[in-house]
Amino acid sequence: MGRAPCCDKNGLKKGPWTPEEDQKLIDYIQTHGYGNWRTLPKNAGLQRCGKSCRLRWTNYLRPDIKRGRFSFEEEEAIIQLHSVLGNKWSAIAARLPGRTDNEIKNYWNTHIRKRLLRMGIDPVTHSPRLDLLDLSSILGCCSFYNQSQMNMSTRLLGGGGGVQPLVNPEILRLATSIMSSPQRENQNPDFLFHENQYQQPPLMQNTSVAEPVMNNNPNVIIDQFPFNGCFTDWQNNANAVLPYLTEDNYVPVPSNCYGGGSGEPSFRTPSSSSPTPLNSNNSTYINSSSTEDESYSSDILKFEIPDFLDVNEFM
DNA sequence: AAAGTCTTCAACCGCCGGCGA
DNA sequence: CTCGCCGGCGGTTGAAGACTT
Repeated sequence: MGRAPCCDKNGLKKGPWTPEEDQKLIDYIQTHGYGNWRTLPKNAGLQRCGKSCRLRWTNYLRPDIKRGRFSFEEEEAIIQLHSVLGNKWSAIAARLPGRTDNEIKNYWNTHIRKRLLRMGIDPVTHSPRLDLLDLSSILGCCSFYNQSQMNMSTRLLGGGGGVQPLVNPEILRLATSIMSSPQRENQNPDFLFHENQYQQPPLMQNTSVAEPVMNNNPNVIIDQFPFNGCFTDWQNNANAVLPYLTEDNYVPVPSNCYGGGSGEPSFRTPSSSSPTPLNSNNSTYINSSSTEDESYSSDILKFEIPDFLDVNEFM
C-alpha cells in the first residue's frame, strides 16, 4: 500500500473548512505570505496539514479567484484547450484567469464531458465515438430497404449481391482493434501533428467501409462528420476537414459532429481556418442546429485556438 | 410529504518531478 | 548518484443539495 495519508498523523483535522479556519488562513497569508506549506498550518494555528491548507487557499480563498458560472467564452476555451492539452487541468487553468484547475476539472466532468458523450463525441479524443458510430452508421445504412440504401449497404459491407449480413464481422473486428490501439490512447499533443497539413485520423485509418461525402463546391469545405449517415472517407476526400490540429493552430473538428446530429451538413469557408480570437465574430461557420442546446453546443465546439491561449509550448 | 435518485463540487489521496543535501 | 522533502497534479470520493417519483 502507499504511504499513510498526511492528515492521519497527529490527529489533524479533515473535511470541510469552517469560516474560522478560513479566516485564520487568510489572515496568516495576508500577513506572512505563503511559502512553506508544511509549517504554515502550525504557524497559523490550524489543525490541518499543509496540503489541505494549500488546496484551500489555491482553490477557494485566493483573492483573484473568479467564482460563479462559467461564461460562454470560458467554456469554449476549455474545450479548445482540452482538445490540445488533454487532462492538463493546471495548464488549462493557467490560461483561464481566475479559474482553478479543480474548478475546471469539475466543470469538465460534470458538464462538458456529459454533453460530448450525449452527442456521441469521445471527450478524451474529441473524435466521434467509433463504438457508437460504427454500429449506428452501419445499421442506419441498412435499416431501410429501398434500393439506394441497399446499394449503400452492400458497398459498405463488401457484398456483391443477394442479402448480406448486416454487419461484417471483419469490420467489427477492425473497429475493435482500432478502438484498442495504443495510438488511440496517446494523448501526447505531438500525436496531433503530422507532416502533412492535416493529420490522418487514426480512428479511421485502413478502413474500407468509408463512403465519401462529396463536395463539389471548391469554395466550401465540408465540415461534417456524418453521424446519421455513413462514414466520411477522410482518406479519399481531399476537401474533408479532419478533426485534428493543423499547423496554424486551427483544430477543425467538424462542428456538426458536436452539433447534436441534425443530419444536415454544415459548412465553413476556407478562409475561416485562420486563427480567430475568442469573442471574435470573424468565423464564417454556417451551422444547421435545430435546437437551442444543439446550437449552443455547435457554436462552442468550433475549434479555433486563439493566439492568446498560447498552447504552442505544449506542441 | 417522504423516499429515492441524481448532480455538483469541495476536499482528499497517491503519485510524480524538482531540488537541495 | 542517491535519498528525502516538498509542492503540484490529476483522479476519485462523498456529503449536501436538487430533482424526481
